[in-house]
Amino acid sequence: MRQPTMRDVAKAAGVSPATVSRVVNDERYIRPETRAAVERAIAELGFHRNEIARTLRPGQTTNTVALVIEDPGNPFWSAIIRGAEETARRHRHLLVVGSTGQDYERERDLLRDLVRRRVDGLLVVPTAHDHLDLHQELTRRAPMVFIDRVPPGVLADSVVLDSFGGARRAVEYLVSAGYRRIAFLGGDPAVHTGAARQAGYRQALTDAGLPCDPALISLGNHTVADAARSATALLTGAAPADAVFADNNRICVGVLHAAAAHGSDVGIAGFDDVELVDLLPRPVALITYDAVELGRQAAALLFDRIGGSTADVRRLVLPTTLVHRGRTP
Amino acid sequence: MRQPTMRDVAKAAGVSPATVSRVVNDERYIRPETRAAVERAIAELGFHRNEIARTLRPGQTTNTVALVIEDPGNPFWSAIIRGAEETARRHRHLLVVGSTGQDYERERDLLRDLVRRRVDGLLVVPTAHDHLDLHQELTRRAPMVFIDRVPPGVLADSVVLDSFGGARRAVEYLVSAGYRRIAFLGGDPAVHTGAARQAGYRQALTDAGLPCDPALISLGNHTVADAARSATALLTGAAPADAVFADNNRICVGVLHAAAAHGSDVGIAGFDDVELVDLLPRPVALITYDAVELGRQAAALLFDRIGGSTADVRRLVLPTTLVHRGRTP
DNA sequence: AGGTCTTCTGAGAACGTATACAGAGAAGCT
DNA sequence: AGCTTCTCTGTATACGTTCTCAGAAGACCT
Repeated sequence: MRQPTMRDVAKAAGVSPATVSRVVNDERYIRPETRAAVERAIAELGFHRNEIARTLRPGQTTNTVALVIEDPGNPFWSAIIRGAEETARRHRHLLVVGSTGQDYERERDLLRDLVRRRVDGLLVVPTAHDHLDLHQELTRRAPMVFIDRVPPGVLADSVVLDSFGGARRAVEYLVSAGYRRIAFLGGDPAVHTGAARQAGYRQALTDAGLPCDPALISLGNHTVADAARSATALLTGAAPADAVFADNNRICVGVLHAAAAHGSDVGIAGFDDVELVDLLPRPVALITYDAVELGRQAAALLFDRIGGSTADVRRLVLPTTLVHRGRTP
Repeated sequence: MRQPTMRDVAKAAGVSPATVSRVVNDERYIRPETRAAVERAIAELGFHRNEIARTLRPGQTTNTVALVIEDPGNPFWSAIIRGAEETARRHRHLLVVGSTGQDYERERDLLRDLVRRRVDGLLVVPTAHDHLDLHQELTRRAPMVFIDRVPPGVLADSVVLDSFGGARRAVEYLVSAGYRRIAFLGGDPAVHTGAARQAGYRQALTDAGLPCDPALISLGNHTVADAARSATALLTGAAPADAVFADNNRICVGVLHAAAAHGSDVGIAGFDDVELVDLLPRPVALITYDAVELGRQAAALLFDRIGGSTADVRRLVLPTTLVHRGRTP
């Protein structure tokens, strides 16, 4: 099952390997008959040039960039895949996608593997950890751009959302709508965006002169089911919440399920857009943004570095918008 | 910005490149002090073995598989990415993701590029075209498994959904619920699944003794907006439809929007699951299945071939389930 | 006729790694 | 002492490609 090489083609066409290379690369100075003979041999053997071997030559690149995310199945991350893939394609690069599942060891092994495979650059959604040296060491070997979260102390470009501002605005809205006991449903507390959104939540409450009741804060909700359970608990306790702010799209869906079962008039706001929320028979406030653009921008920064840019470290913050989805029943 | 090589490490440690290779590969017969010296040099230089060069050695593989899909942003395809990536990771392979955007030229260029890069195998959602030789020629170079659609005449494994049966069951349900003028909203008519689902739709109508009114069939709806427009037209014409079967998740969302604006009691069924449909204030029948499993199964077949299996061509058909989502208001 | 320029092709050396082979030293045996 | 075996390391080559160099043959000039 060995693949034919230029040597094989050369033998079949009765020329030297160098001539085959010249034909494949469409160089000048080749006799038309020679070219025809080589092309015939290529077609007959089904030859495809080995790009691996080609990459080995000095100064060559792999024309590959990698995207390391948490879970390619979640619509938030898949939108980023789409933006990154689109931009990579426009730069004639392929995209490798790897997932971390929020596990540091997986992230570390994946990044090392990608560097060893000599990808031209890395788009990384870092997991929550305190290994300060991992990214710092690897970014010496390949340019790296962080998406959505920025590990502290690493000198690399990044594109993030305005988590603090978005969360603050959402909670401000809930306050203005008359809600007073607003709960915060979050995911992994070690993830930076979660912390920033919680800070925005607190800021809005403080600004409104409302207390921050720790009993109204639930963290560690990783799945839709987790969030639904936590939301049910918050809405049915002794001192129940009258509104909920959801940290992300998974949690928001869980909250919506819980609220539908619960039935009462609970205020709901959430970070991330969620499809079909606009057709639900209840109002929902969402903090939205262009997730595909997030992937595009990150890839654009990366290709700028791959192209040799030595500009100062850039930190893009994409704006968010508060939208009112859903209908009053 | 040249990366350090084994030669550099060897020079720094005062040994030969062969010894460095032996340390990196953790072979026997190395003096502890030699090993320590080499490892120190590796750490100092930040050396990472070049896997590209390693792959060049005879008998080596790239440990990479590719997934070629239509659009990584659509939840259907992103679920497949997830299943494929998961399986690839379990086999210690990386996953390259490329998109075709339903364009034959892009598919062709992408597949050729991937073969040239010597991926170990290809998971392909083929675009609709009649170039019978493309896949046939490339699968000689790398094992290929088709997902969701099977190009006619190609000898390769495939995993598809029971499109005919699923569509038939959905329409049978609409008939049993009392609907008589059931529309079919489809996407690209050249895509095989669309044809199969339309066939299932027709079969159900015929079995029920209902006519197949061509005016109730709308094709070429590629986006949510397309589908919403077409659905509105079908529901508000002179001889309006009283129910709609949606070919896929994008179209179903469009239909739901149109129906919400329209307001009346229109029956809705669709292929693919859609998140939050269960919370909508109207009943919706959906043909569901495990999309992640689709990606997993396809990857499993591929790795079986990569492992050397020469079994007959396999054609897996994943079952679908009719579920009743949404609530009667 | 002699020179330069252009066109065409082949030989051979890299790129970074793995490995077959060889050889050296030490240890263990008779 | 002489032999084998084990441990450790270096030399050299190959993987498939590109590219430099060199050379041959013809065209075009003076």
